Amino acid sequence: MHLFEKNAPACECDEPHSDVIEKRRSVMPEENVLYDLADFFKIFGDSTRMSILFALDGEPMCVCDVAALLGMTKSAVSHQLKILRQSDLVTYRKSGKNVYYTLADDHVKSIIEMALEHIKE
Amino acid sequence: MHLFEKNAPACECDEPHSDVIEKRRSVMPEENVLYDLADFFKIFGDSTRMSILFALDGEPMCVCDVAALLGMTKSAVSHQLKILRQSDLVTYRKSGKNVYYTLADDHVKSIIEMALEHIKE
DNA sequence: CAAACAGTTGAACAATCATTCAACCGAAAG
DNA sequence: CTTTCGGTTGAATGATTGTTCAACTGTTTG
Repeated sequence: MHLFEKNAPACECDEPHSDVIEKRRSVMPEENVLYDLADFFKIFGDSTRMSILFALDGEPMCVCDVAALLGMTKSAVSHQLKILRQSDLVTYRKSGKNVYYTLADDHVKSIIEMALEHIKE
Repeated sequence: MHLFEKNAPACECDEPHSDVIEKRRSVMPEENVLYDLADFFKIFGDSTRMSILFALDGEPMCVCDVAALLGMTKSAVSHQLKILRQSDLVTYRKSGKNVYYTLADDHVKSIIEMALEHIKE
C-alpha cells in the first residue's frame, strides 16, 4: 500500500478538493507511525490472544495451564504467547520445566477497559 | 476455536494445576465478549483504516478526497469506510453527488491516543 | 545415561481479509 | 432523456495469519 503519494496517482476524481487534501496531509502522522499503530491493535484483534491476556490478568500461569483453560494445544498457545512476548505485552519466568507468563504492565488492562466501554454502546 | 471447554480436551498436561485453572475460569469474561473485543480491535488493526480515521479527524471528507489523500482507489476506500460505518466509528452525510464522512465521536480518538503512548515505549 | 515432560519452533494447511476489477445506482448537468 | 461523475457493491485474487503437526531443546526424574 502506498500512503500519501505526492502525485495522487490512483484518484479518479476530476475535481478533487486540493486545498482540503493538502491541509489534511500536513497533519497526518508519519507513515511508519500508522503502521506501528495498526500493528499494535492487530495484537488485540484476535480472540485467542485476548483470552490469554485475560487469563494472565491475575496470577502467572504456565503454558500448559493456559492451554487447558482455553481448550487449546500447547503449541497454539505458545505461538500466540510468542507474539505477545515480542510486543512486550507479557513477560515470562522459567521455573524448572515450566514457563510462567504474566502481563507486562497495567497499561494493557486500561486499553482493554476503554474498548469494553465502547462496546457497551 | 473452542474456549473454556469444561472437559479440557486438547490439554496434553499430565498434572495441570486444576485449582489455578478453575479459579481463572471463573473470572474470565463471557466468550462473546472476547469475540466482540477482538472484533473491535481488529478494525483498528489495519493501516488503511487507521489512515482514514486520522484523515477524518478534523473536517468531513468525501470519498474521492480520502482516496486522493491516501493514493488509493475510491473502491478500496469505500470498502474500508463501509467497515468503519458498520462499526459505528464514522458517520456520513450525502450532499449532491458527494458523500462526506466524519468521525462518529471523540471516543475513538482517545483510544488511539492511548495506543500512541504505549508505542512510544 | 535414558526416558519423560514442558515448551518452542518451522513448515504446511486453511481461513480470513484487503485490494482490484467490473458492473451498477443515483444525482447533477447537458 | 441521456450522459457524466461520485460512490457502492459483489466476485475474484493475492497476501496475511491462526492452527495443526512433527521435530526439536532443555530440564527433571528414574
